[in-house]
Amino acid sequence: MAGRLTLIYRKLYSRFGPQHWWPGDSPFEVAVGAILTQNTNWQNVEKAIKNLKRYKLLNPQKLHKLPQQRLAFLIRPAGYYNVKAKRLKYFLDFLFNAYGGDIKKMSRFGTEVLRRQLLLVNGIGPETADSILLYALGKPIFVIDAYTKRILGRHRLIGEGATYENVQNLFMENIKNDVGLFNEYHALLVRLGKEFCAKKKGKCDLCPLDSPNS
DNA sequence: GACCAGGCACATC
DNA sequence: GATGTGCATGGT
Repeated sequence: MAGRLTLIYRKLYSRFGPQHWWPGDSPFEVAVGAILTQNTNWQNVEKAIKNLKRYKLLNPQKLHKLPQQRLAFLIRPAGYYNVKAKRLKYFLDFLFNAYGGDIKKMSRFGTEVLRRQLLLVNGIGPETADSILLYALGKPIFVIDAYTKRILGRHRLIGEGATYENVQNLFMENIKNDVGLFNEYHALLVRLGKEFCAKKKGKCDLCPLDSPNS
């Protein structure tokens, strides 16, 4: 499996090149984006983030103080805006209660501790927690998303009932434990998924992973 | 107009 | 523990 996953990474990297993830100017922006992008197209998230930036609200202090209703209105383009405004508020409460509103202070703690804490926040599930850990805090954890499961499923690398943790372990036990690799690999899987693996199609359309080499 | 998008919580059985 | 449902905008 190790060789298979490494080969897939090489194919993706040579096909698409570096993806420069996560798009965002600060760890806090990355964390906010991680919540906003839940089941949502990134283009819509960008509109929501742009709204927050327009009013210079994209920092922990301002967002913490901002009324939830107003926050919901500003993030409207990202969809599920009432739910997400609530979730952002829960995350901010956590950030201030545990770390004084300073996301850099989180980095001092270990991956497992932080992951457990994040999963206790209402609105933060495994993918959002891991996205924050990897892309905002630079912690070595592999992010699993719908694309990743779909791609691995179609290539028969995982079974139907594979859980989030199953898939995550598959990667983390079989490829080098490296933040840069985890970052790029997941970004490349999303890139592949967006371009070639629509949800309804039975298999990837002209999937580059099926090509004989390179 | 239907389908989809970088999930998650909660209700119900 | 598995399965179903609500949440919502904007692009194709």
